[in-house]
Amino acid sequence: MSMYTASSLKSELNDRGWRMTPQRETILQIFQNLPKGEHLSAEDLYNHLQQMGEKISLSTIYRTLKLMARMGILRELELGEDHKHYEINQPYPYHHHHLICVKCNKTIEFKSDSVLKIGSKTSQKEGYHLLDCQLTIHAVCPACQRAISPL
Amino acid sequence: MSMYTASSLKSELNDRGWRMTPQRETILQIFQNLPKGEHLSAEDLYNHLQQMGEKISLSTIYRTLKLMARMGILRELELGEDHKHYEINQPYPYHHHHLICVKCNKTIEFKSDSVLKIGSKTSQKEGYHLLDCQLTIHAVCPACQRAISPL
DNA sequence: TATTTATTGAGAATACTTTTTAATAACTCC
DNA sequence: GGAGTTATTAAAAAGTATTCTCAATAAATA
Ligand SMILES: [Mn+2]
Ligand SMILES: [Mn+2]
Ligand SMILES: [Zn+2]
Ligand SMILES: [Zn+2]
Repeated sequence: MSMYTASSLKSELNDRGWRMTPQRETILQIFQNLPKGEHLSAEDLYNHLQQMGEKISLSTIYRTLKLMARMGILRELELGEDHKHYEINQPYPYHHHHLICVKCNKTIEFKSDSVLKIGSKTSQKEGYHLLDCQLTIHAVCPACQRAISPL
Repeated sequence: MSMYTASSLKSELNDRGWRMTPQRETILQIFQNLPKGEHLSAEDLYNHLQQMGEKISLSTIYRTLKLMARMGILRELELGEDHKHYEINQPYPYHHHHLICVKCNKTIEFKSDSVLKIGSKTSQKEGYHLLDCQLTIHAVCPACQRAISPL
């Protein structure tokens, strides 16, 4: 749960016998510069890259997202849509959680030190090495409460 | 976040112009009787039903799982596999959270009153109607920390 | 620089989930 | 209780996100 740079990522990859590539560096940069509150799907990232003139294949994007999520660099989020979203996994005090409307998927971010503490305490107690902890609140937003619901 | 019975489910469905069916009642019962710590995928549920001699189609299962999740009766869980898992959404003090190994998907359940409080406080503050809150901790279990990792 | 092999890109394949359709059956209102 | 309305079901087809395959490329290492 610390900050990554291109070179620290390279070190960690090389230590495990893996390789740093321009594709991985580019993807890391995009997430590092992503505005607060934005979350990218694989397809979003693909489009984002195309607009920048970068050509990275969808296969590579999927592979890289999964790799970085398992390394703890990215967080994999379920925001109620039919695909995963990703964002950079920031340490305290930028670490945050999500409140999601199950009907319209509107998402609000919020912080909580105590959740972070519970996460590290719990993983420590079980001997797990912590990568990320996310509190996801499923609820119905004010607008959807008023709407006559088709589901 | 309260306990459902077949008749309370029927009432809530009818209030919205929907219908109670034997399929929905059967599926509710299965989740109510599921052993602590067990989570079912759509396919798991389908097989479970077949063994009971019940014939409910996969489409109906998918529809019912989504319906009950949106109603707050079931929790939809991402346990690291390529499909969703479901369990009954129990109120305090049975409500719990999950610690997941990102490498082998081993899952441990744990309780936390304070997370529950944060969940209700946060949703209330934003005017959201709370359905469920889940703290998901992504980590590496002791066994996988020792293993030479292919990823 | 040469060697090794992890990684990439393109497309094919897979797997999960949703949609479509006609038939059925729950609910409502007499 | 019975008739009418329409939500729900089963089965199959379709859709879509994600993974896999494989030959070509290029990072790491010495
Ligand atoms: Mn976020
Ligand atoms: Mn559970
Ligand atoms: Zn909403
Ligand atoms: Zn593990």
